[in-house]
Amino acid sequence: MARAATTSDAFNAIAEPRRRYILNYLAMQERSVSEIVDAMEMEQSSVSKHLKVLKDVGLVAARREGRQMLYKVNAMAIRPLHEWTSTFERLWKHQLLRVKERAEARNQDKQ
Amino acid sequence: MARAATTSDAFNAIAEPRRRYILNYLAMQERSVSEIVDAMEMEQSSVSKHLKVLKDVGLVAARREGRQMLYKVNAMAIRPLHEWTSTFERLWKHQLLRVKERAEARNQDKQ
DNA sequence: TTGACATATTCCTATATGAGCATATATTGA
DNA sequence: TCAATATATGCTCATATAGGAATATGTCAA
Repeated sequence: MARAATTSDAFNAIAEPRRRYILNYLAMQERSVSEIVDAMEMEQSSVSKHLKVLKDVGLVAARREGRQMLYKVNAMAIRPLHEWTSTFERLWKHQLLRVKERAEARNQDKQ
Repeated sequence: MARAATTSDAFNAIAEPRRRYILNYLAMQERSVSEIVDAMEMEQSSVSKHLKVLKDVGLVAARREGRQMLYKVNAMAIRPLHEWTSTFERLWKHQLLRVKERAEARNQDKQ
């Protein structure tokens, strides 16, 4: 079996750095395709394809305005990713705490 | 150009559902490969390969104990993912607020 | 209706899987 | 040293890209 489709879920969709870049760019405000093309240094066809992937998994929404298509982030679709990573938050905080404790112990030794 | 390597970064590594499953399983405690194989319904070779990917991007750490290899999550490597998703938190909170406001407006109309 | 602009889609190619199976490597105990 | 246990790696195949170029589709203005 090959790798899962990029459109299978948000996790796959954001695996591509350029798609994360697009999402970051759209986080500021709604943008047309050509604005995105200008912001990234990419072919228009590539940008459109990435936008399609993002749209298929619900990470962006689009609306037509005249000849342009305006895309914006659908932040709600990012929530599941945030929640999944949050389940590990307790672990890295614990890890950071231990790092800090060791540092303090070293300082104690010096005195 | 083909898709980025799964080992290119944590984002690509966690795109695979089975690897997220492994991380979830390891979040509870350190486990041997055979324990993971039993927990997931997968071939041992597949599990070892997924573990290699996770290890290459630093998402897990391994140590040998006799004939076994014990794997554990390196939660710190998940932090960048958490932080990236956090940049959109403001947006979805705003979105949720608007949903709530509309619901309240509808209730007002009924009265 | 027609030309121009803005996007989307198709075609082609090189590449990277992920699964299963077979085999190699590492470690322990007799 | 040798057999058994625990993992890792190599090989093959089917599949899914991601980018570039060319082309199709959609929309507006005259």
